[in-house]
Amino acid sequence: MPEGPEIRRAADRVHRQLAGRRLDHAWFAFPDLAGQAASLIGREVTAVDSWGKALLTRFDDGRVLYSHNQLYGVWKLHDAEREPDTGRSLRVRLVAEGRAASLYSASDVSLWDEATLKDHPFLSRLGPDLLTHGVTEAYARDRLLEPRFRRRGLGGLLLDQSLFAGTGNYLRSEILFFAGLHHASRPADLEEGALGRLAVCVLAVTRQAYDQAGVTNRDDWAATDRARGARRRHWRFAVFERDGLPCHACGTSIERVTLASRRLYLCPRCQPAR
DNA sequence: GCTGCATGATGAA
DNA sequence: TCATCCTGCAGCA
Repeated sequence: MPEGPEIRRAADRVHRQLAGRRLDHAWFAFPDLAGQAASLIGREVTAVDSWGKALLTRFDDGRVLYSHNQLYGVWKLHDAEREPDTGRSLRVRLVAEGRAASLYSASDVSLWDEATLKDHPFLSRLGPDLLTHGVTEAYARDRLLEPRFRRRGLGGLLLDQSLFAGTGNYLRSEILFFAGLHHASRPADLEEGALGRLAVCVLAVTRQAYDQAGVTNRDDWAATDRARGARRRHWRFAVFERDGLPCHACGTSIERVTLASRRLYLCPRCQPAR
């Protein structure tokens, strides 16, 4: 569940499972954390939130459990006495008043004090979270025009977590498609209308992915694809992983290119270069 | 069983 | 920009 919207949804679920409850069990697969598990017993989980692709579990003594799922991590909720049947490797288990949340496969987990969290090597470089930091279209537009961002190609820029935290590889393709922009365009080159459209789409596509569990395709287009019997991966997105299929807007064949070592999908007609 | 790829991120060059 | 690591899994013998 890699990109910001999925992590936010995971944080919501873990929050509902644990928040307001006191831990009666904690377990970590990481040697440097194992010794601290006992000190969390009896602590109340105050909130579980996310910042970009990082998930933060907060305790009432000011400590914060940082976890990053990278490509593989997954949180499972379950009753304390019922072991989930996954073939995955357990990395974190938190149990509060009989309710458990288990993190599998993730390898980047650490425990911090709230005061030192700002020094975290990853968090300290993140830009604002598109879902939780109150980013407005006007602010997003202004941020894209900041000197450190304005002359960079959008394809690379949208993956840079210091611009906006949470956008990942599928959001990059989807945002650029809905904004009608080519990945080589730079914020500084865009006319005001295009820049505004980009700011709107950065927010709207990310929020839709959150609201609709990762679906970024337009509702009616997705419905059309579903009616044709398309698999989820082909109706979930407007362009991502749809190379060779016709663009919903113009019928042109969707193309796949590699940019910044990641795959990027685009409609060559709706997103012309320059 | 093996290979390659993946919604991520880093560090060396 | 590329190789590398993290881990799981789809696709193919």
